[in-house]
Amino acid sequence: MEHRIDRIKKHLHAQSYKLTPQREATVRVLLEREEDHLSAEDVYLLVKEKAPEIGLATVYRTLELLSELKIVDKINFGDGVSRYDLRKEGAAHFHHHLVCTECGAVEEITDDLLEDVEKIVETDWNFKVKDHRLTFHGVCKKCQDQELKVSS
Amino acid sequence: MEHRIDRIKKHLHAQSYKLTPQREATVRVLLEREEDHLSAEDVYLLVKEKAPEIGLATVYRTLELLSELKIVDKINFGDGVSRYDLRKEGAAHFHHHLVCTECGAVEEITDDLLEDVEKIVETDWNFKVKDHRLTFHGVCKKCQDQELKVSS
DNA sequence: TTTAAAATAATAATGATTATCATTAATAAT
DNA sequence: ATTATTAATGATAATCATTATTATTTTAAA
Repeated sequence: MEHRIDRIKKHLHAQSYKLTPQREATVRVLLEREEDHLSAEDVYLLVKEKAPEIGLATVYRTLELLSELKIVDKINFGDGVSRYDLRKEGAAHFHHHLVCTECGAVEEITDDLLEDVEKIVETDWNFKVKDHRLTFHGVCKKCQDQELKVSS
Repeated sequence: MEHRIDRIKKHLHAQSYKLTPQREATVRVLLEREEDHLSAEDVYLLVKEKAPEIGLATVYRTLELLSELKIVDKINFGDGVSRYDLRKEGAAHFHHHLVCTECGAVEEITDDLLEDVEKIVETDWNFKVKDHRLTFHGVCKKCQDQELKVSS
């Protein structure tokens, strides 16, 4: 945890940004709640518990900054709110999501499933891929079982 | 064009919805401007040219309806606006996008690049895939050439 | 025709995000 | 150390996309 924060600090410094207390508090919340797909408001409320004087605008600014530096990924599940996930350390790319259309549950896939596809895009479309986002919509295991139960 | 509208009409009727003049005007705009990634506001202004009495809320409702029936795809490029694309007729899935981070251009890929990946998701994650969205962020051909010119 | 349901236009309300601005903290220059 | 400069912040107002409301109109059914 502390090491991770140190590295993020360096990452910020390299771009001549500082790791202010507010920013650090925000990063800590993201670290504690990894993969929780927190909205800016969620983050704000959690940071407020530790540092009550922080403002919502600062949280937005911090998330935007971290997003530009690719420390967090800004995701959109189409519910009108942006959500923020700490990017796995060393991960070159965004992780993928499985969104269940029945119960709304979101699963993560960190495996790189797109290596081959990316190659195709680079060669066939002359497009230099920097990042990608992949989301599957469908029915999760739990809801599939539910359906079976209901219909039997 | 007319045939397509007929089929959409039937599609609506099958779900006991009507193809009202407002809805038809909206569909026509989407047909004329296929692949243009229009926002609700864009669609509204274009429909207004043909049918000036239409209200913005109706456009939103229509787009939402068409989206539920999978006649249009609701996309989000992270710029705070939802965009609407007519789904290619017979296309079982969403088409993919290449978004250039330099110039903002959006290219379309209609090929199904994810057949193999979907199989993996279905078997390894027990997730019944219904749809997917895949977007690549990177640098398009044009901007790559630009960079070469600048650096030389 | 009468009645009920669906759809609409106009507009108010909402809610997420961004902009503004006065204040404070950090850093650099003297 | 003191001052000047810049960056960052908190509070809050403004913006803007979207949704809800409501009175009215259209459509379909009885």
